[in-house]
Amino acid sequence: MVPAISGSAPLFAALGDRTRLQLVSRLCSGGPSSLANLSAGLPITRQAITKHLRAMERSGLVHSRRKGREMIWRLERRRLREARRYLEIVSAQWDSALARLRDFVED
Amino acid sequence: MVPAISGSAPLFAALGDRTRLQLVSRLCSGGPSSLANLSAGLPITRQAITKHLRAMERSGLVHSRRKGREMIWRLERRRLREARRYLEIVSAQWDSALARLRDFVED
DNA sequence: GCGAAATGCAACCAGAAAGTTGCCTAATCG
DNA sequence: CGATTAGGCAACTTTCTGGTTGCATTTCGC
Repeated sequence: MVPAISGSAPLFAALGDRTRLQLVSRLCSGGPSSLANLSAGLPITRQAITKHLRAMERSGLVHSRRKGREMIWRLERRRLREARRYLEIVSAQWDSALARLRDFVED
Repeated sequence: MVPAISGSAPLFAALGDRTRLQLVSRLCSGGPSSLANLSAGLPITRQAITKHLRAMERSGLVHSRRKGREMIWRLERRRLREARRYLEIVSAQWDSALARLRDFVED
């Protein structure tokens, strides 16, 4: 009954890395940004950042657009909402009286 | 601005696997359950399930308790709420007028 | 007490992932 | 035009991960 298991796993996987969460944070608070901009300050190479961004792109979490010689990346709000919704549903279900009853019974 | 990056990554990583999401689903809708019970029906070995559960336990997503000869696992609601909250904050921040402004400016 | 059930532990394996280095291409700005 | 800046591609290393098999241990039911 919990929804869309198959589709949600890659999305959470995309969030499940410290560096990628930092990128999400930057993209979130700073808006769309170029690769050079994103990799500035982070302790790893630009190529590694590219790999992370492409991985996130494959899971739909982020989107890229060429602009001249630079690559602009931005967060994909829709996908983020999906992840949030998944957790909301799981939480809600867990919070239900039925779950609590079974918890008690099987204890 | 976005909170608790360091702590959130392992949590999302724990959710970022199809099998583990299935376990979350089972634990969520069925309440606490034994290892044998959880591994029944899944196409992988019991040992693999154990590894997944222990991984989830390390990230605080799940909790185990011995009961006679069986091991009872249950979801940790608190941790699930944390993940949800993280996404809510990121989403909210992204949705803010400031983010949209920067989106426009840097476009 | 004995057999079956539920689990733990350790070694092992293949493939994915995170990161690097080296070099190449395409815009941009003096 | 020439130098610089932004980025792409490919090969390679190391470590992590998901999964396996084999065997030992504890506990339950009869």
